[in-house]
Amino acid sequence: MSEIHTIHAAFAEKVDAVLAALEAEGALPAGADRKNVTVEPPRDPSHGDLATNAAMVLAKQAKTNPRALAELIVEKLAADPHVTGAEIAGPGFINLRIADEAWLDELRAIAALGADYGKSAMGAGRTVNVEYVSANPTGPMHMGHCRGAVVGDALATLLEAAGHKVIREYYVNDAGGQVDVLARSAHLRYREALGEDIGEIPEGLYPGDYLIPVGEKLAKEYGDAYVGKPESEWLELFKAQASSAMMDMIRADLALLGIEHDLFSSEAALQAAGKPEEAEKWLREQGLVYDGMLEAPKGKTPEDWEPVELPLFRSTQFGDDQDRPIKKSDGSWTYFGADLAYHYQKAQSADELVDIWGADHAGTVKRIKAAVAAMTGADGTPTPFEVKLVQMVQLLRDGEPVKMSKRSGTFVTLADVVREVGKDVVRFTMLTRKPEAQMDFDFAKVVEASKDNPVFYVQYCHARICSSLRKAKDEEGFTPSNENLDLLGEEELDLIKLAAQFPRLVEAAATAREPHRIAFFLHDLAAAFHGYWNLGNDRPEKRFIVAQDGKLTGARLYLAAQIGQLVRNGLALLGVEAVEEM
RNA sequence: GCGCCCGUAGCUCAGCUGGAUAGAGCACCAGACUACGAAUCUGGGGGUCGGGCGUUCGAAUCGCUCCGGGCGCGCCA
Repeated sequence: MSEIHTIHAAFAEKVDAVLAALEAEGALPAGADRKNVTVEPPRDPSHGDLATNAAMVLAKQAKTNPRALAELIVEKLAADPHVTGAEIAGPGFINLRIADEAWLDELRAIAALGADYGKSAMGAGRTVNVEYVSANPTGPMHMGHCRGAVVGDALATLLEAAGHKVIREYYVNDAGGQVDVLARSAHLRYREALGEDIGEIPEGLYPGDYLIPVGEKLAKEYGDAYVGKPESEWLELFKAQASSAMMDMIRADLALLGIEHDLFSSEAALQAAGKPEEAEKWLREQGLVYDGMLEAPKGKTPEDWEPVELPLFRSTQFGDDQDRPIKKSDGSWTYFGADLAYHYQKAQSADELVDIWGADHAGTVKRIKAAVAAMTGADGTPTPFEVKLVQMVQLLRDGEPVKMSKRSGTFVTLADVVREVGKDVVRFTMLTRKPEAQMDFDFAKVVEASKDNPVFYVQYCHARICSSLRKAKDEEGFTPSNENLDLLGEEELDLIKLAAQFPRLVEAAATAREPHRIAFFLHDLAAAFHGYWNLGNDRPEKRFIVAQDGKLTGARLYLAAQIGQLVRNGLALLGVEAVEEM
């Protein structure tokens, strides 16, 4: 990471240094808790460039009133040559005005750092495992998987930008009953490929056409060796072959969205390696797994309900409303039982774990969090683990819900949608909503090139910048220059001040695990740029290219180039193309 | 019956982990192209932040409670 200090970080440190000095002087109690002290731009820019709540937060600890404490802080801050104004306002805010030169330095920092501007060392030395998508290997990706895929991928990129080492992981559920169904469905297609008339696909098997090539491949490879043979002879083989084929398909679908995982972990392999047994042993020693009876489900009791003794995990100790079985009565592992072991394994190679799950799995969050806390806390400190729930996406076409049915095979595939509206639109749209809120995805609105569509708005900003840089160079011979930045005026500085928020935004978004904040920032930045651009409509002297004034033009182009760089950096975090022409 | 998520302008949504007078886009109204790219911009109307109580210097944000919507509540995955 570079030595260049971005302006927000620099001032946060300056405020901190002042507080430390006050502590040394005895004006603040030793070891005062400064956690809640913030230094950030005030919502209303007329208040100044930066504001800190330090006096309000610390007044109580200092046993004084906020304004009195604020005066002590202001006195020290005002001595800084970059501070041109320091005022106490309202209940005890300290509003700072920063010298123009400091902002111009920030512009130079963007140029110097280029694609690295906005990156942070916040997470240095920490490895985060982000598990996302993890769709069952039983068919192509459909739109239900899309949001989690995009959110997880953008989050992974964001965490990397914030300095973490990131492992992008996909958990392949290739061990459960649905993979048996897949294998039987593939077997049917295999017989079909060998010339048999299989008729209608029976209820309970996957009807999708995507299994036809799988059957053909199996037929080519094994001939009729498994026709008319008992399931026990071919089930394992067909499971492995079919799920591997499905994973190839899924990888191809993800590639359409620009998503590539570092690691695919197989549930079947995990079980074959005896990991769940190890986990069970450990948990039994801790008294967290015991053999017991499940209570009958609350609400409607299933007709075939019978009490059976099973190994249960004490998730009630962690706020779950029922202890959960880790094995089925036939002795095989439940999904949860294997998932425990899987998370334990993940925790061995990462300092923090993040899972991105669909909201339909919300009911299982408590038990897995409990299990991870118990298993990884052997040394006293559990591996930090959080589950981000991504809410459902309602697909609409002209305002009408698109019907999806797995049974009939009429679900909307991710590949179809990407083909129809494009990767950038899909990704950006999925990131313009916080993930825990439900969203609609309307084809009609989303392909509309402009109105209602922030992707094009942001990309247009970038294209405009590229266009003016090209034009300036080709037609007038002007290129960006930082030699006369003092010619930039108030409007230009406002743009820089907004841009300068990017580094702290990246850190905040990474901390909150909220990549959508980047998307909203880019929209704001584009709006500010477009607004500035249009000043030139009425006032030609505010244009980027002022033919009579090479110095001013050079400075303006420099500004434009750095805004363009920033847009590229932001879009890169989202995995969206920064186009140069539209 | 229980758990999780959501409720902010007519519509779709932000709101920087508790800050100052709650913001965008769409829609509506009025304006700006002989023009560095108008896929843009400027101005205007529009709000009891679902309701109530509480926590404190300060609440859209935190807690409790009710109302409304969504997703789940199996030895499924």
